[in-house]
Amino acid sequence: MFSKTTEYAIRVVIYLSVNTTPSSLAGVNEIAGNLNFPAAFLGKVLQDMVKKGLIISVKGPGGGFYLNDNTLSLSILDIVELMEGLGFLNKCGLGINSCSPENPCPIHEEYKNVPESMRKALSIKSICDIREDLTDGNNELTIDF
Amino acid sequence: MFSKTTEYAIRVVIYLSVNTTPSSLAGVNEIAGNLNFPAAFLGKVLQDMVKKGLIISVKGPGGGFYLNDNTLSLSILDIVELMEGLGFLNKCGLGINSCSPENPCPIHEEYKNVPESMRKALSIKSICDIREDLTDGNNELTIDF
DNA sequence: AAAATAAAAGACATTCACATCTTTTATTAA
DNA sequence: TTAATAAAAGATGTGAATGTCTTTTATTTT
Ligand code: FES
Ligand code: FES
Repeated sequence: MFSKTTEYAIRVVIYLSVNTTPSSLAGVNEIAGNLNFPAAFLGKVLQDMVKKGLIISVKGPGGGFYLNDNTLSLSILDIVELMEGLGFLNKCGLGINSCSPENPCPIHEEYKNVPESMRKALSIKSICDIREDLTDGNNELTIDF
Repeated sequence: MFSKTTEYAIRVVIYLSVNTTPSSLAGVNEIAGNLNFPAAFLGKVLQDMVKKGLIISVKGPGGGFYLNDNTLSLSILDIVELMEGLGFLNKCGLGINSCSPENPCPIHEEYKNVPESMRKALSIKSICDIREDLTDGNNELTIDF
């Protein structure tokens, strides 16, 4: 659904929310190791995320990355929007570029609730909420973030 | 959401359902022209569709393609399944390869109804139904299929 | 200051979906 | 039976996303 860049960004945000503080950072190699991402490419994504204000970087020995405070209040959808935009919510179900009521494809009506449910699924929780889910441990989440 | 190949296949099926009969065919160039697809590439897709039994080809002068009878009873979802499989219904919303209850990601629960609504949107109508919608003209479909 | 560390930046490589071009084969019409 | 037509098949090209490698810059520790 999303580009690798966006996917990595989402999972990095969640990882950093759980595993770092402004005084306890995570380096590229640690993140790449734990999330099983290609380290060199992840470096690029992290730079991008710094530019976009999602995370903060510290150079030099002991350096690394941690989450920008503001990022905690964002939803996954907000992160997707920052990384690659929300065009995916306007895609026609049959691949015709612009889904619109004026030019409906044969399944336009039936398809309407797909982007709707996507938007909901991606925006109902904040990163903060997700961090709580993961740290509280009173759920069944098992994947390493 | 789908590959170009699958997208082209879907729209070709709809086009042929409306515009051809076993005695009135459509050639690659006609289809490509009307649907605004690259003709040479479409040729490859059409070959694939013939192999998969979706359409029937006739060589030589006056030749071209028409819809296999069986195809009329299929849904869009059936066509997607034939062309590229139904893996997209099992993709995790965060991009982790296998969405499963055993290994739920942080938005696993919220994401559940997304593939559900996709499946419904893509399977509720048969190609036959869609052809009726388009030929009856008692709807507002405006895109050329 | 010098050495070590780690991110930033730039250049380069790979891959795959997508697309094009050319040649071959089958069919029809004259 | 020759010429024309159109699909089938094979070879080749392209671009964007993804991934790697090397050099530079900033920071910290000694
Ligand atoms: S035009 Fe196809 S889903 Fe709206
Ligand atoms: S594991 Fe992510 S949606 Fe199911």
